Amino acid sequence: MGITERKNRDKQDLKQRILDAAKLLFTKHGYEATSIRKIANVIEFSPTTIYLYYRDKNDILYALHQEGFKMLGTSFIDLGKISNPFERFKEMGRTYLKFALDHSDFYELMFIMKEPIQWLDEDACASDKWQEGINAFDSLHNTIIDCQKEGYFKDQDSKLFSLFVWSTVHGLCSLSLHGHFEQVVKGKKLDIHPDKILESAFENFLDLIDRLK
Amino acid sequence: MGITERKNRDKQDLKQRILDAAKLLFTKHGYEATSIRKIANVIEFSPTTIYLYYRDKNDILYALHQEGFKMLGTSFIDLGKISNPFERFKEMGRTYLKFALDHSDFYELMFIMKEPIQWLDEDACASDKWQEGINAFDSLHNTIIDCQKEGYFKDQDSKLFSLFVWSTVHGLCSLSLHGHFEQVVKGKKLDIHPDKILESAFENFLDLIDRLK
DNA sequence: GAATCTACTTAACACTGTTAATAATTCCAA
DNA sequence: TTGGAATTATTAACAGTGTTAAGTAGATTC
Repeated sequence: MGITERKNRDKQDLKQRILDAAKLLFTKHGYEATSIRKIANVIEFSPTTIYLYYRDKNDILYALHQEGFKMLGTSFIDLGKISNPFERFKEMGRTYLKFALDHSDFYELMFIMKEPIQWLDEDACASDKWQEGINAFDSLHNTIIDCQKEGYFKDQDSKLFSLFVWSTVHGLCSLSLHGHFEQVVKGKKLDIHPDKILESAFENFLDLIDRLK
Repeated sequence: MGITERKNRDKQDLKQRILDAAKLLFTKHGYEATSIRKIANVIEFSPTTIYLYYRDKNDILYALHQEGFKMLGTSFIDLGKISNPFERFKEMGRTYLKFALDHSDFYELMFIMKEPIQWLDEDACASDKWQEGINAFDSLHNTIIDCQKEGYFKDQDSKLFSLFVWSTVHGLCSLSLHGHFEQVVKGKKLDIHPDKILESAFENFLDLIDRLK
């Protein structure tokens, strides 16, 4: 009964501690291990206490999903150093890819799963609930506009082109993470190591885009 | 107590009836409504009976996922009539898109969700468990090879190019189905109706690919 | 000191997938 | 025809899930 022991410790920042516990379970044991009761167990509180700080399980998942966007955002910071816009564009793609592979659970939460943002639709003021996602998209969009200033894909509508690039890279990540590439390539005698398919397909995509200059 | 009434009816093809019930619930009320107990309720059998015909819930989902590939396969049949390979290629994409929109729950099961094929990895002879998916990919791959014979994207590796095309179209479908396009486009004053974003982005993609001739 | 308010807990509801044990039925050989 | 085995379906239960209602200590305020 760790409850009495816990009471001797500080009781502040409980909302943050709940989120930390959720993040711990989530990163360590994946989505299915992250239940309200298990989170409660980690922070040594009753499960119902969590409902005093988060309205839903979805609310927690949404907070985690924001954490994910923070992580992606920080890994985007260094891209500002790259002055050549097309080089920045390419490196942005590689960064996105690396994030998806390194933090696949978060990627799942942010871009693949339906859960954490489906109830936002019901919400009246849900327009800015995916603001982090929109910001990430803007980073891409702005980079593409910069590329166009230097003559790249200049006959393209920048927004539709951004959607296209995002779709391709997301499709690559999503299909790869769920093992579909492995399945498809198996027995096809593709002379690429299974782990390198994603990378090869992406670099092939960059080559292809390069030709649109 | 419908059990005694049911006993007077034929008891054959129970495995199929389970699948039909699952399909009914799945198409009518979505994924979360498709529980073992609800399926059992529909066919008027005890929940545990289902385990005599399917080892898992995943096993049922996998069967449903195969049904989905059957549906996709039949909607691909008419494509054979199109002799021009590049026209066939484009129409194949539109068919894929339409399938994703018209049967979004099935699309989810076949290409987005992790569930129905994750345990296949553990299986020793899991190599051909996603055969339907591989077949679909082959249709694309063959069409692309035909296109190359006519001079389209001839400097491309056909397999990597197929992966690229699939990724793009899947990315478009996946992001669109989960409402991410809507989110991103909202407030960006894109002069396209929200429902038409997917279509526009796809046609834009086709135009772009056309230029690789 | 009594009332109120806050933070938290216990108990419970209605589900979920799944398994063990049991009953009913069918089949097949002696 | 009868008895045992095998098949088929059932009930009961386990361990888990998200979530809510009701109750209880402890601090705060009047």
